[in-house]
Amino acid sequence: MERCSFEQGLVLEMPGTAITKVCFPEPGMISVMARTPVGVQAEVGIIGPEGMTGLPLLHGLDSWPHATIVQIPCRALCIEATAFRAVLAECRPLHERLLRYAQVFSVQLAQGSLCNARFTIEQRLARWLLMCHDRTDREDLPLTHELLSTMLGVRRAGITTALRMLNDSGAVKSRRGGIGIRDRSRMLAIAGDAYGVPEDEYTRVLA
Amino acid sequence: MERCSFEQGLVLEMPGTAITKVCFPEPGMISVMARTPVGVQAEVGIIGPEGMTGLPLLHGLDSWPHATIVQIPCRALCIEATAFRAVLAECRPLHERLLRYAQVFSVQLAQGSLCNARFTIEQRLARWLLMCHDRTDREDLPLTHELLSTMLGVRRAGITTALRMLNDSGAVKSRRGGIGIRDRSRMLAIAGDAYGVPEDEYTRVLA
DNA sequence: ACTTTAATGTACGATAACGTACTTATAGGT
DNA sequence: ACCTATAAGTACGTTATCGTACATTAAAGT
Repeated sequence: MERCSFEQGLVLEMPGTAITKVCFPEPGMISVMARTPVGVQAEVGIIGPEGMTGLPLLHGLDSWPHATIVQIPCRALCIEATAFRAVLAECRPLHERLLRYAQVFSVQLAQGSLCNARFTIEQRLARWLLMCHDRTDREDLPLTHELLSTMLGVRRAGITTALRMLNDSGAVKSRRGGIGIRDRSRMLAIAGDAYGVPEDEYTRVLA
Repeated sequence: MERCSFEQGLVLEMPGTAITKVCFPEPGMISVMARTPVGVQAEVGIIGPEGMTGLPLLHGLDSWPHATIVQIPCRALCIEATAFRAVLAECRPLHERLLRYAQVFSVQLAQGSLCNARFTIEQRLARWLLMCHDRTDREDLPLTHELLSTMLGVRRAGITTALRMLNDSGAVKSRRGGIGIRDRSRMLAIAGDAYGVPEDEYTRVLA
């Protein structure tokens, strides 16, 4: 496996395009975006050091209709798709462990769906920042409101407003182009039930 | 495998509880519900004759944090979890095929998430009814507004209103406790981009 | 036929989020 | 030190959806 460096914005996977590389990120964040044929899009999943890109390969497929994009720059251990397939076939325990991760990811998708249906932008933003915080080792997450708005599928102005509330409550400290989690317990309180289920599933299944 | 009959409301799987039975439905519909510890809930996935319950078993696990509930009565071919695990271990091609279905399901989760973030209740309802229609052989789907409201995670009154619009446009005909798709192409037009991606993925991967 | 219950229709003020536009501030290059 | 581009703050009218409540209707049992 080769160690790579990924900049923000790098596209690792494209809808309907064969995946050539599987990556196991070090601290940082990669996001999975769903979109419709017409281009309506939103982030549906987050991948960090707890997981991997190239999930379709675990299911015996070489693509899916999502895009995978680096959100917070990170290094990663990468392996060619063909080599990865070979390893999977040889090492059953590895395949089994990674399949367990696939379930954790799918629980994350499901809970994200629930959040989009039932929670406010502020709660969803808190959830998102917490998940991001879990996966990086930075003080400051390099994120613009614009970026967050595409992730959550809401207006840019909506992010500004929600973020100001998080700021006022002392949960985060946001600078231009960056956000720092200040008080994690307060964030947890704000996110409430929106955060936690996939995390518990991860612990149950992989720890 | 044993053929079973499932009534509406039957709970096949409960959050965090070991799954004892895997079911391959005949025409009808089973839904997967996500919920938070506090009880906020919504449907995140739909299972019909194209798929199966007991997805965690495919990933080497015996439970997940979702509930699986029969929505439209159906028959199904069922097999004990232990027997199913044995078959999976013996028959690699079967496991591989079912894993491909697991990916289709997970694409469905992702698109559902996107829909909840970006589409109106009317569109989401149209999508849901279409997906339901795909999986049953009935003229009339036995669904109350109350039920639909828990599925979509919206007000019961919101369903009534959205449904009246579908009615007025001639897309559906709704009776007390039942809804019939009248004009599928009109439904497709209303659902727009909300419907289709997981269906295409199914075709690509399993047909 | 009458009663009961569940399902549906409808209303109304409140709130969350939208689309859009314009202003202000900050970082980075010259 | 000054420009300039990008990021962020803010405003305003509009729309979707909410919470809640109440009235109406259809099926099901006696």
